[in-house]
Amino acid sequence: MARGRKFNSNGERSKQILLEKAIELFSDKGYYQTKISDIVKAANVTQPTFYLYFKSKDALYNDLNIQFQSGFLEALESQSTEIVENGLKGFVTLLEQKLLNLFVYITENPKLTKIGFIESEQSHIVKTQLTQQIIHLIYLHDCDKDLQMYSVDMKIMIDSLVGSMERLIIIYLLEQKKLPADLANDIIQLYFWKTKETI
Amino acid sequence: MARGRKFNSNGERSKQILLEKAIELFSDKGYYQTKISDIVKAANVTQPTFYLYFKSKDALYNDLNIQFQSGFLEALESQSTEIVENGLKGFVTLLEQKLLNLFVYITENPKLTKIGFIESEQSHIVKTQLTQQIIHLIYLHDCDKDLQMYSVDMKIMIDSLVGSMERLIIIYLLEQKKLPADLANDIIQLYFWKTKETI
Amino acid sequence: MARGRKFNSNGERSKQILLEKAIELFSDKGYYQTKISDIVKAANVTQPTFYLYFKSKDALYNDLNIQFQSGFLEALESQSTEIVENGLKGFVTLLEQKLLNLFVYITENPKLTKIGFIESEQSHIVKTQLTQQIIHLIYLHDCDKDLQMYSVDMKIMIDSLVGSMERLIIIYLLEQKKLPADLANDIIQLYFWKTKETI
Amino acid sequence: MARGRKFNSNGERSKQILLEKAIELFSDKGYYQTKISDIVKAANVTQPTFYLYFKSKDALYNDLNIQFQSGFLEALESQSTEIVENGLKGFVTLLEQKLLNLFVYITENPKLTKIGFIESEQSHIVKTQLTQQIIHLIYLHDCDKDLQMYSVDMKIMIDSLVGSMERLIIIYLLEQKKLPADLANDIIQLYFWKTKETI
DNA sequence: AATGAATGAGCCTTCATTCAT
DNA sequence: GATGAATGAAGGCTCATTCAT
Repeated sequence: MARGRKFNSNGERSKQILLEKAIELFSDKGYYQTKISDIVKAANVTQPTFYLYFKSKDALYNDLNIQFQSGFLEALESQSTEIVENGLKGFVTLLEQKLLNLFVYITENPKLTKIGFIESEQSHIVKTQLTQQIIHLIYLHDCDKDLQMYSVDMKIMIDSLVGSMERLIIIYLLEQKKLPADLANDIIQLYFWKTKETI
Repeated sequence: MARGRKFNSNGERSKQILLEKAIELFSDKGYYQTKISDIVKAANVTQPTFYLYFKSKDALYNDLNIQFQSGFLEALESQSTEIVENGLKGFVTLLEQKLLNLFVYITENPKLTKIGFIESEQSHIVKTQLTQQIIHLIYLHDCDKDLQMYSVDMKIMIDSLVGSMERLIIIYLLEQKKLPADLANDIIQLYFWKTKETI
Repeated sequence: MARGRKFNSNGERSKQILLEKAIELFSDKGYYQTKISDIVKAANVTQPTFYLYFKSKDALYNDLNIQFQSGFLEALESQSTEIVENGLKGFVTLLEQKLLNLFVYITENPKLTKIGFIESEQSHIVKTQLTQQIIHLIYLHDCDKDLQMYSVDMKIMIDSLVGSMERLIIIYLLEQKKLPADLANDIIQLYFWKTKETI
Repeated sequence: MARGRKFNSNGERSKQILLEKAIELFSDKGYYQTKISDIVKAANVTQPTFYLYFKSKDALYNDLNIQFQSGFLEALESQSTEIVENGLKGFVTLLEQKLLNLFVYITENPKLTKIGFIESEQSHIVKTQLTQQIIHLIYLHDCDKDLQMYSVDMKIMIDSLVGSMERLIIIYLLEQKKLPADLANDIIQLYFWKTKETI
């Protein structure tokens, strides 16, 4: 019977809680198995309140993806202030740095990552972009020819790398089984091992 | 008004068409976005006919997963008749053979693979099993120590390999952009490159 | 694939089995919870065979009611060959005889009775008719005034008697807990006790 | 097109109307022939509104049974404040009182009674309980031996009484053909006539 | 006489979304 | 800012019944 604004309520706070619960539920149960009723129940508000802050279920999910993507890109692009060497070594060093940044971000946002990097439709795009960024990096360091010793096409190699990253993220990072730095190092070892050794 | 049997109807055929359309739709649109009404429309039968052959939408999806899994496992286990060498080289040779079989199966069943290896809940289990099988193979060939030169834990290496496989399958095999043999070779090159060269 | 007439099949036999299974199922589970698929499964024939012998589920149910009713009425009307006395005593003696006949029939057809006397829509009519028959009997024996000592309206008394019969049939006859003769006697005792004693 | 809340809508009222219409329809047409669409049509709401207040059709039906049973039991147990005599006379007096209470309740809730006492599966239990309560009453008044003059087993006598009650309720009470007090008196007369007279 | 195969019609239920307060 | 109450639009599934063989 009692309607209207809740005692002690606050708009931004409600939205924040809704977002948090949505991330948790979408991540744990997936988009289709998460009902809006679940989210609002978890956030302890009513359904119309949900629509006060989000246009639709789909829009919210999209928001979360955008949120993930911007964090992800930011982590990827955050320039390390150190001077970057050129050549393969410079590339590998920078890549490890970037992987580290990425993995830190992921470790700090595992549920959001599950949504934006693993489960959502848009995750395909993110992974494609990641691939392209890495390839871009290779060209920037002018070391595409150095990679020919791998005897497979560079594109395939990077696709492979990205696939490998995805799985290792799922198994080790989202489950908190490895530290970001360790995993970044492992991946670099795996893919650029000979490099490190010989140089 | 006209009820009952169609002119040239045949049970097995109807079931077959339903299966094919289901694979196509589940693969293209995903489980939740594929309605039974879509499937039966595509198969040109009515909804009750669907339930003549499948217990429920869920049961059908599960059937498809089982079907994929058994084909997948069969491909993985099909023994090549050649004598298998021991040691790393033997392992790598056999692994390439198995990847080839797998990739042939996948190329022949791209949509089913998308369902059973990429999209479904059960795909996690399949990938875990694949990982374990490869590790098992390593021990069988008694070459786990040979892999220590990779300077990363073997488990991580194989996890990485499986992740890589998944992504390359999506990009190159499901899209028919590469031949099974070529992709198998590429992966072997990527992960066991030094081996090949030095031996 | 093999269609057409079953080896050793026989029309009347199929119909008989269907009837038996239908009685059993309708009686045990009720009209709505008994599916035609249940009946034909129990009878080990296919659904179209059912429609070979019965126009519809409803028609079959109605047939069973008719069958019950005719057996019931026959039992009720079967004239005992003994000469019937007039007056209350004659009435009571005859009523007991009739109850006995009825109860024998019911004991021999418990499942059909459950359908036709307890569960079906038509059972109301049967009970009303039973009531009227008994009242008719009273007038025939010209003993309606004798019953005024009961200090309740005769109609109510007979309604009560019929209700009592129904419940005792359910509890004692359908469950085979009492013999027809015993139950008939009990009921007579209960309702015409004083009579018996004083006359 | 117009969704959302109605002008003068009120939750409790909607639920109440739904309950009333459900009682009416279940009572008139039976469980299986009453569709949820019928109920909501009668209540002038849409189907989802139904599920706002009831978990399922079955759950609602069960609720109605519970509602009937508790009213029924309450009526049966409501202690008359008068001092109760011991012996047969006390028992008969109390029983009549209780029948009266019961019949008043039934007269006030004829449709609910039809559901809970006549049609539903659970009605069997209710009648069994009623029988046991009456038998309990007999023992309480220590007059089981007094009833041996009836020359039939007491259990059968009470079963008969309950059957009689059921039928008389259907014919006279649900159809509003008799007043509660009159029917209670009639039944007492019928079953304990001699008692009344001789004492 | 009997069957394999199929269907029309409908029922229960769920879910995202929206009004009126 | 927030809610109680309600709804449009499906979706999965079942069942009696019928056709062609």
